[in-house]
Amino acid sequence: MSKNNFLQREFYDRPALTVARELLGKYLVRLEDGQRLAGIILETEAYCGEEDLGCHCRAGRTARTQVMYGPPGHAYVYFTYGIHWMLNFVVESEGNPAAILIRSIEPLQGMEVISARRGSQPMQKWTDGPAKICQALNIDNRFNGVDLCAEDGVLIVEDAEPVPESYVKTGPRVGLNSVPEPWKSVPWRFQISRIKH
DNA sequence: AGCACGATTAACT
DNA sequence: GTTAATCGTGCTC
Repeated sequence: MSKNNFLQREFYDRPALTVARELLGKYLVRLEDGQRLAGIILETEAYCGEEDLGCHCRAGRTARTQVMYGPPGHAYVYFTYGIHWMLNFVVESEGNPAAILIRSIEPLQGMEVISARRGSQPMQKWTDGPAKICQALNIDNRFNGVDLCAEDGVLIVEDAEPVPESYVKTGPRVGLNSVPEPWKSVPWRFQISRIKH
């Protein structure tokens, strides 16, 4: 897990569903004041372009969505419900807006810091939701547009062994209550199930 | 300038 | 299962 095997721009410059699937099992790493906070990515969701009525890009290019129209391998961080931040990765080629929401990680490093921020909850619930990840890793609007592929980046994803297909579960994306079909139900959510087959 | 609502969470009953 | 918390964003007037 050294800094020379973190995912490069080519990884993100691919179809959103491919990237969402392959991000499973990789290490999300947040460098905060020289301290490493890291966890295994367990769950992702793909949001794919202006045609996807579940994606913020359905509104076209706006102040909020412009980072998704930029080059891949950057963070898209937005605010919702008046309280919560959400971490996404911009994917696909420039001008082709799409993003991957990071929904759940299993914390590995920086447990003291994460505990200080999430310790009021049982450990299992420290980073098992998109807003919880941002709370645990201290991610907010300052990270919108941050380059995930910079040499001295503060937010990177490190490579890891591919997760076998039999460990991966797919399903509809969460929370799209007023989104019309088929977008509401397309199986663009990916997660590592802990059950072997 | 005003308004309705959301890619959620935690604390309720 | 239900609901309050809380404000940026995009849309309408």
